[in-house]
Amino acid sequence: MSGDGVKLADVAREAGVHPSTVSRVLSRPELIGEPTRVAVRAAIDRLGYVPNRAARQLAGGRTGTIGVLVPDITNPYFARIVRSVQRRCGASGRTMLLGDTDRRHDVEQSSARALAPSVDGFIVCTPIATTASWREIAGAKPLVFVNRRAAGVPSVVVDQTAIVELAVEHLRELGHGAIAVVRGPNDYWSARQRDRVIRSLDGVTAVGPVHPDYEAGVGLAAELLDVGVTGVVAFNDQQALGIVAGVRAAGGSVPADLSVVGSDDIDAAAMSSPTLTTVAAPMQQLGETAFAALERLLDGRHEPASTTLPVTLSIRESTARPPRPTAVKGTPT
Amino acid sequence: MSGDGVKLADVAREAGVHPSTVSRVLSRPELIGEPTRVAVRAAIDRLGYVPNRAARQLAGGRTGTIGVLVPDITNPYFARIVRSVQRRCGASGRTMLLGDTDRRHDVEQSSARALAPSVDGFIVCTPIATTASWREIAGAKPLVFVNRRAAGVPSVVVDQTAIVELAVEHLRELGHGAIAVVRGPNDYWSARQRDRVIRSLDGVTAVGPVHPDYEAGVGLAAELLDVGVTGVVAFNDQQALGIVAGVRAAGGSVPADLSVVGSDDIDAAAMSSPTLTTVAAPMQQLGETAFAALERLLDGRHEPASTTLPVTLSIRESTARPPRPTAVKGTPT
DNA sequence: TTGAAAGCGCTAACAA
DNA sequence: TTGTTAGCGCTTTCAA
Repeated sequence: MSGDGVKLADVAREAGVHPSTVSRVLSRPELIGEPTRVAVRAAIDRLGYVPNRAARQLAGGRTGTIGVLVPDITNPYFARIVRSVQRRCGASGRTMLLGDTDRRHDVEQSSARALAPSVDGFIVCTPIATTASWREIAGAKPLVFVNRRAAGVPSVVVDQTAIVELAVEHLRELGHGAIAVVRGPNDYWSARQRDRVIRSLDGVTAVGPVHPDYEAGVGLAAELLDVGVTGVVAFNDQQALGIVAGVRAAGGSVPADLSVVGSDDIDAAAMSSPTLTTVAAPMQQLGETAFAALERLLDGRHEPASTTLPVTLSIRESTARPPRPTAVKGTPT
Repeated sequence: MSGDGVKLADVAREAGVHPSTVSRVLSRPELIGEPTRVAVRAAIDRLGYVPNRAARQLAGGRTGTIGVLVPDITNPYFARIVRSVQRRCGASGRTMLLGDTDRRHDVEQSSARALAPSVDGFIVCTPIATTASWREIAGAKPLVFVNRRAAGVPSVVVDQTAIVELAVEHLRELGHGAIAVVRGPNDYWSARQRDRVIRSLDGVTAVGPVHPDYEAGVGLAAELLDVGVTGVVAFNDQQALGIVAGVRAAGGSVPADLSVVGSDDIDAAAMSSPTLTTVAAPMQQLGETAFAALERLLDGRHEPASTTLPVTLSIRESTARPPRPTAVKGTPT
């Protein structure tokens, strides 16, 4: 009933067995005889017993908790990842400890260090590519990177190449010849990946690096209009939304004067006006895959696998045919 | 240096003192002599010692952790609150345990129960007003409600009366006569508060209850246009954004045909087009105040205070003068 | 001001 | 299949 002060010993007494039997019913039920197991479970329910994590951790070495590090939980991208990890945790009886580093990349490592003794492993979502001492930071704890690769560390990333290619291809199919792709901050792993793709594409202008947020997007609009491109691929949706607003502020219109493609597909992309064409990243899957990888690591199955998740183009209103057939800078359509 | 396997006993040995002395340097430094304290601190730094939470909790009874329950971390409103709580936790050396109930209000209580043994207290952010067994749920743990009042439980809420009044007043000043206010779900504490205000206002049409999300807002637009109101106060920003989209889908325009006022001021409000006039809720302050209240409770200063936080009107583009002087309510335009 | 000793609630060998 | 016996790393009386 009451449920709180109830401890394992109380359950044992209630069920008329030894405490260790109760413990086993909880952790290795297959070792316990049917009748005992049932009796113990009944006692647990009757008393509303909830195991004490601290005691469990101290005795067993495992915390039953995983740490998730994000730069900013108010960023919908990370919120979605966190939510999916949390769901998985709930389903597997684990607890999630959230470490929001408040965009201060310099505290990421100390934050991880502080969390380390309380978790079995980490899922690290941080765009910055300083892999340096991460291994050491996490202590000897298993670690999975999200959206960032590093030698010897399992990771789950979104296919950055496909993001750029899908977006550019979409614009080309609409007839755009003068296309700009916005580069992200130099220290982002994802930005570096995209840079490589951008360079490999003909007739595409790289602009930036520009910070991946709304304000930066607004500021970028004028330049884009000046440069004379008719289509642009933003680094993410927030930035894309900013570009749209900036174009409007400059007296232009999207997609009439400029087609804009975002990246990620956050909720706001479908809620904006015009709705935003964007390359959707599988954020939920990102979290789930990272969780699965970490769990595998925790189970001792050491396979530092790296997964790349595919993206899909979500065509909405922010892209259309260019105003008039554009002479391409270089190659005409 | 290494930092992880290091335990209190190691520090004691390094410093040449008894383990309990080290413990005291950490928890009640004022009881320890200057030189010893300095020596112990040095040893701690040298070894990179980080206390083991589990052991600390088991021995001391306190977890150093607070639980924060939210319905959905991807909702920017809650994300902002969580972030501010997390910041405070970091500043005071505590850890935050996030419980995302995934909008399943029926699991809130079991979720709290599961978390209870791992936390010193709770901050509960959940709009639903079933206060019933919450006290019992949290065990004997201190508890602070956010945006919901209940007898005997400290709470921090946003001034719901002011939200409606500010919004309606703003529309009136613009010259609107036919104003609708959207009601929220019946089981939301905030919705009930607003209902009281709505009833107290003359010439205001209550519509709904309507779910506070984008889709519901979209669906509401047609009805609003039919009813012939020229201004509407949505239950929150997501819903307001939906109304704007719905009006547009119906061939109308905001604010030309309908002025829309949101509530909360989430990021998307400033990023939409038109930008959204909204009554801004102090989400960060909400988190900080709740944290402060909980901390007071944890320190034994039992003062079940309830705080009401003020709101401010943020005027943007989604509101304007009505198309033409409107005859009030009942009379179509 | 510091040391000694007794647990906190649980898990995990090891027996039986 | 179940009981016994030690601790896990720390805090906290109680002494000194």
